[in-house]
Amino acid sequence: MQALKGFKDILPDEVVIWQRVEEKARDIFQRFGFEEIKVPILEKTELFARSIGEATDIVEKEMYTFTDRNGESLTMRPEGTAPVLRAFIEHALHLRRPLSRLFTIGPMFRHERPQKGRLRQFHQLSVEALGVDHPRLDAEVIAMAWLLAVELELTVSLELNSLGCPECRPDYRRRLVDFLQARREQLCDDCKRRASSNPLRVLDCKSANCRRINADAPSILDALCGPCRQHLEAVRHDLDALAIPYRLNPFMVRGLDYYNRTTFELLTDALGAQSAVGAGGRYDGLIKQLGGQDLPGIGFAMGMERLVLLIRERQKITPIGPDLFFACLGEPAAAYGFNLLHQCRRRGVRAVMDLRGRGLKSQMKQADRLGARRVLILGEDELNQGRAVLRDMTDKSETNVPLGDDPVELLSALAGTN
RNA sequence: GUGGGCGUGGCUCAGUUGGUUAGAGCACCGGGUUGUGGCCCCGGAGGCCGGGGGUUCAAGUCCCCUCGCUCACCCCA
Repeated sequence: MQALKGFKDILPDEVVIWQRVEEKARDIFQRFGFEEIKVPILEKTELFARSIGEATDIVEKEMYTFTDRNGESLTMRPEGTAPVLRAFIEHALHLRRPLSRLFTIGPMFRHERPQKGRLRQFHQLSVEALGVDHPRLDAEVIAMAWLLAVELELTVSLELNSLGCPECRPDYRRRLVDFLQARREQLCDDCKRRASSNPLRVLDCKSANCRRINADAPSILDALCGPCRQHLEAVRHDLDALAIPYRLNPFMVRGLDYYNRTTFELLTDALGAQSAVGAGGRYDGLIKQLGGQDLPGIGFAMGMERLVLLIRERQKITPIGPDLFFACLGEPAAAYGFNLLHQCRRRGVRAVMDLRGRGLKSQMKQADRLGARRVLILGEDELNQGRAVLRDMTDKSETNVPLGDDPVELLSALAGTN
């Protein structure tokens, strides 16, 4: 038996890195006033079809969808925004605060061919700020994503674009389609298909030839309506004011239909074909589309696996060993030690002991391998004399500590040298 | 869905033009030290060589099929 294709076990050594990333993310998000929300992994299929877009690859061929016993179509969430918005609407969170700042961390599911930095079950940090359409919010959210990357010491670059709004995008789209139709024969096969299915996609084609053609394509930035243009300028102004470096990329496209106006990506060149470690944008209109009030929103997602890969490339993480290892010799000492062990744990000490009655040498070796800071040696002699040997594994020093039902002196000895 | 690369102890990998009991390092266990770890030395355990079929006196090695992993395309975090 083995795990499904694209589904991975995360072993203890790696979990250490995950914990570091999650801890840092929670820390930063909370600094920005964001609150954690936990939402279900399973939702009605309709939720994703209506939010992500019926015609997207995700909805068309990547979702884990099945029919429940009562005949209802359910889907394992392929992204985090839709469930959070559903919860936001269902619990009328907009009535509690003018601006809801929410984030969630958890697994997402997409039936794709796995490759480096891409899995069928993957994990995202998903962030949403709902209820305010001020461009400063865009800058704030981008600044938060940027700060997380900075504090995780990742080398990433930020790209920014605007996709316009329902006022100006259709117009631009028409112009782009005209442009592409006129050059259809010169495009690569993929782009010929994209030209009709999703013309904006042609813009970020990697083929050198297509890029050459695209250089002359009409730019979305020239096609923005007045309000969209002002919005983008305001976001840029605030990013400049915060000294956050970015590159304006009019060719950047998002894969989900709900985005409008501001979109952005955090990019790396260290993950092979997967360059985006985080991406997001504004989705005004989506909340209404899902049956809520007409409230604006902006959010982003970061890929946990990709963050972890980037950190693992850079630094060796050593797992935290126990504070104290109990080396007991003989059953009476082991029985006594077991009780003492529990007392230590009750007082917050990370402590373990070998249960197999092995020799001292073997137990010392175990303690060393586990990275234990100290070893308490407890044999017949110590039991009789009412004191045990506390050995410091780093400097090899040993001290005698008195035993007792309430091991205060042992604990203070532990705390004293910490 | 399409294409390339790779499958040998827990992990990372050797294995010659097919040729006797398939090796190393790390990890694990025991000993060298009657109750003291790391370094060193000695020993031990652990392998349907991914699976099936074929060629051959003989297959880890060659051929076919299959499964898995991986990287890339598509698409995306």
